[in-house]
Amino acid sequence: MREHPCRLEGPHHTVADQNDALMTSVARMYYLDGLGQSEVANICGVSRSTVSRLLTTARERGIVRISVDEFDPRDRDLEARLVERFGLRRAIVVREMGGTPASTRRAVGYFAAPVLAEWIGERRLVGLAGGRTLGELVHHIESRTRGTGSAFVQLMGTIGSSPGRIDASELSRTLARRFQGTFLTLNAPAFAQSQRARDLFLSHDEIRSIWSAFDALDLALVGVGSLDESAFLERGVLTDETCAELRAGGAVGEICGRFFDERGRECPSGLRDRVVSIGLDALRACGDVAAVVSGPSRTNALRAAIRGGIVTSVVIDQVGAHGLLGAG
Amino acid sequence: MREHPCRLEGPHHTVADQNDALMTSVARMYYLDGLGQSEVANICGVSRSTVSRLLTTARERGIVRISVDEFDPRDRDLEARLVERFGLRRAIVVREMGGTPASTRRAVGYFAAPVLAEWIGERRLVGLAGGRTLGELVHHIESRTRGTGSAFVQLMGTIGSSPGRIDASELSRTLARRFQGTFLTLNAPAFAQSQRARDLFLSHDEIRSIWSAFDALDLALVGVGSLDESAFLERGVLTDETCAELRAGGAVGEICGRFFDERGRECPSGLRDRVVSIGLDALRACGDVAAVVSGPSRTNALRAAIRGGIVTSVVIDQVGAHGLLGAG
DNA sequence: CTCCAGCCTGCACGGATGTTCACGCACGTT
DNA sequence: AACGTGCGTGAACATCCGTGCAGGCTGGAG
Repeated sequence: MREHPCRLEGPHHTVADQNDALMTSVARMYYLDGLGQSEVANICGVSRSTVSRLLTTARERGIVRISVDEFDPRDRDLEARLVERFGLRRAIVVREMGGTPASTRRAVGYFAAPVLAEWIGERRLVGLAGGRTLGELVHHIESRTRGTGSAFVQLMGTIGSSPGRIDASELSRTLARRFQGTFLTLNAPAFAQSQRARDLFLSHDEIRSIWSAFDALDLALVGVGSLDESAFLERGVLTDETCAELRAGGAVGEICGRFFDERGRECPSGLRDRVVSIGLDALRACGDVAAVVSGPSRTNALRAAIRGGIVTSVVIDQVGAHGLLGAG
Repeated sequence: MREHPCRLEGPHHTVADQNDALMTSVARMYYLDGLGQSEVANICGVSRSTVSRLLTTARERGIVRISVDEFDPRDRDLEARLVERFGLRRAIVVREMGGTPASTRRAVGYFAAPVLAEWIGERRLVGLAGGRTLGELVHHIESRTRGTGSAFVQLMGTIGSSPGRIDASELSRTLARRFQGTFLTLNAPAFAQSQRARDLFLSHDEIRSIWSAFDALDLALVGVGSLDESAFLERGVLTDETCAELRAGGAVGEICGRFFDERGRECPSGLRDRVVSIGLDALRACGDVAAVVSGPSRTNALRAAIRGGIVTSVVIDQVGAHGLLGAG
């Protein structure tokens, strides 16, 4: 323990030389015999740090192999049923593991991310809305080493003066960085103060160019809001008053700040004339709109969006998928 | 993160129910995807503690499998050569991994321990001397769940007034506990003050009974000391004066406090008449004496002990084995 | 022979992990 | 129906592990 002075060999090519033998025996002691790294270090006469590093390289070189039973986080059966029932292009259903709404969002994001990355693939122009589940999804998409030259455009303006982490702008920016692609910003508030102000925004050249981009979308990723549990309510954009007005007009859901009824038709309201975002018809025209949703409360809204032809693909959790299929 | 209040299911059979699916996906995220346990916990909606426990049971149940390249810590070739050259019953040569003397001792102890446990097996009566390497060996022997009824007797008295961790008494006691066997103590100092005092000890009934046990030994485990580097010197038992006297008498090594020359004959000295330990002839009569040695400095002593018929098996490190074979 | 560059090592720190404790719910019992 | 028992959970603690940093040896070039 304190006999370091009397090492038998020079300290600087002791370990490197008999690398494999040492690495293997260290790995066996640690992984198979269950010794701690300190104990292994004592037995081998090296520092604990070195043991840690040896273990790392042993894993890298395949001296240590770790395997885990297969597990498919997606429910292929439900996916097929969704596709068939609603005529969807694609569906991802993430298995439920019985946690909180927040953990469900994270699970959907985590397991759907690699598939989404494939979907995005080589698309030239991808549009993004905001939302918590969509945020988790983007958050879990791996950075690419080689860019594909894709462009990412935000489909709606920013809510409030300080953009939150799940606003369309942040998500598009992040995704563009991960893919080493271009970020097209929609530099406007999600809701203007008045219709006049909204029209003023829309007349700006910068913003007009974004609007023309909306017509060229290859893929759109959107969240779906409900009136009951809306991020707009939380952020104070949607007043109880407007909410009641929308309900009266038959609104059941919202996409990109635009509320729609059971058949996917946009509902008139004070907000409708002030919103700065892609129109529902533009989304329909896109032809490839994926809704990223989690939680049981969005069922009606999502079903309406699908029936109304706005949404053509879904990314959803198991409970949500059951909800969609259950009544309707 | 702070949405705990709104869990969808009762907290008490959420996880246990879908055990396998959850365990598998947790294990995959942790081991294959390289997530931290906290991240996994967030995604799955359970606490980090639970993730840790799930991982443990996943390993236990074989959902996670870890394999490491084969590695034989023993040098079978050297073992065979030792057996042939010296006519040994058995030999264990532990591969060197180039550490300190202390780490070599630990390595010998660690890797030889399971084999030693086999050697001990069902023997009725096993004798133990003291020593650092032997201490490491004993230290690394696993506790048995079922006792074999073996008895363990210390082959020499205790050095000093407070028994160190590597004295014969401690080692025998520990080993007896590990094997759930009996411990026969030799309640005397290793070196009496005088020959008269020694004879007095030997005449005690308790000690005489130990002596008769010496004649019934099935196996003896001993260390081998040298004059240059002796634990006795460190502990002040062996004075420089006596040491010189021993050298003059041809002593090259020591076992159980008894010094012997190149042919294994015990050398006379002031210590010889005061030592309370098994005699070399009794060891020879035992017929199964294993020397547990590490380090390069014991070569001559060990060779003499083997040649002199005291030692019939060896447990040694690679360098020591080379030393034995090298010159002689 | 001397200098320099590169690499490997051990130390120290911060974060990650394993474990113990006390609580709360569910089930079996009275 | 109420209580007692048992299990699984989460929070706090102690430990363990991974990583940035500085020092020293080695090997090659001048």
